[in-house]
Amino acid sequence: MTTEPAGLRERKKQATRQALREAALRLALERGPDNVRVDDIAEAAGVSPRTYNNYFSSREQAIVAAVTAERESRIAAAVGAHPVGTGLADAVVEAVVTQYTDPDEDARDALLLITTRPALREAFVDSAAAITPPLTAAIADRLGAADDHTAHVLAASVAAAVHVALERWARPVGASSPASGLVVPSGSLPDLLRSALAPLRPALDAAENHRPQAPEEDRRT
Amino acid sequence: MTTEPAGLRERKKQATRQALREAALRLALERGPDNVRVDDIAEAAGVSPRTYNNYFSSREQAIVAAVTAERESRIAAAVGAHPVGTGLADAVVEAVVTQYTDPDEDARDALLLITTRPALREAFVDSAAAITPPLTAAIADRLGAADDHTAHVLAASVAAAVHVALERWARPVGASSPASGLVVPSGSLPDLLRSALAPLRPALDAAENHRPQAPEEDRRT
DNA sequence: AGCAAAACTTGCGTGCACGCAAGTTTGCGT
DNA sequence: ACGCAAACTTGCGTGCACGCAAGTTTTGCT
Repeated sequence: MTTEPAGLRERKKQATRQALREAALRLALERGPDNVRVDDIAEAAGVSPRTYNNYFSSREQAIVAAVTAERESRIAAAVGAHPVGTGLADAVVEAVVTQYTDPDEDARDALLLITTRPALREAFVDSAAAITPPLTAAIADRLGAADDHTAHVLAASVAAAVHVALERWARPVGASSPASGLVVPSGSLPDLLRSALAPLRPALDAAENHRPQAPEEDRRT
Repeated sequence: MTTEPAGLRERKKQATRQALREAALRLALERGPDNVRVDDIAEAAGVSPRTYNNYFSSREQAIVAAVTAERESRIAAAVGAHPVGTGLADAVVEAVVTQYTDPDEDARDALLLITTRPALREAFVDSAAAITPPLTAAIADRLGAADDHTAHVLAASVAAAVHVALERWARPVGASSPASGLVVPSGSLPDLLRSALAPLRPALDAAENHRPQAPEEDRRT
């Protein structure tokens, strides 16, 4: 199912998409993001500017996609491939942390560039939402496909937690709250991810142990 | 703290914001959303078009804001005002459901309009993210302000769950998943919200009880 | 094979978001 | 009371997102 034969059409689309995001990143690195016009990206990828916009709805999205492109599916795969003995919570946390722990050297300067420019930062942080669909599938698979709804909510919550972690990580941290000096000055990304996901563990555990029946359980008014 | 004296400046800003969103909604209802130019909204609110864009970053946002404007703060307030005997989970769920259960008659046709147009639907659904900041404060308050991080993650997760619920509610429901015919055909919004929030209850409970069971992880920065 | 529908690309036009650099208003310290 | 600094508004210019309606390629059906 993950390896569909894929029609010719679909493969062309993926090729175009990849060409676009790679061109976007390459040009952004070469010239600086502000000196890259959409037309340049389109030209470099060999399509019309209009077509570019059929694939990405903003320049930032294309650049960021070069870095985040395959994380979504990798996370889902990692959750699915996790030893069955371990809990769902561990599977999810490890999958996320692993996939966000960048083994990729090329991504270094790209991430530096991204975290520098506000517009790119935002696009990068927002890209966390893209893990929701594949993660929904992976979680639903583990819970027994009956409960799609719960899986969706959990996946979206995980994405939200990742969003929070990325936000904290990519921020110079505005000093607008002088209340307590005990704010963590943004540690390493893996640590931030773990601590952001920690509060969701009980929800993941509960979903796993509780999975027998009715989706809408107790309603106390 | 909720009733700041508020400087003159701040009040003017809020007035302008309100004028803009009300103008946007009124014009959209009168003429249909496609026949409303940004310039029209700005003119109706008595500001320049450029200023309009200092308040809202898209036309859809302004229209939707007329409906969603105060929900954020009301939800936070409702969580804070909840009887201390009840659990955090109940407080949050009830606050959300109550505030999304629309007692407002005026909003009826507005919501009809919004759910009709795809662009507006998306803006409406995305507006759920706006509850995160005030909800973070409210939850942090209940948890004892020490753990801001946890509160933030929980609030973001709640927002994500609301997002899922709104999505399901506002969708004609694409028939792209022919798997099981047992998908709920989108019930009433309160029911959708309750069932979307249900999976998060364990997480909220655990956070409240200070020491969750045994999340084997012991992060200490 | 051959053809018709469906999917994708492309050019064009329109309205828009947003950076920038004045000009104007509010707030605050002395 | 005065004036300076910070915040906000506004006009302008630029690049862009996206609807629309051809034109082109892929696919599925007979």
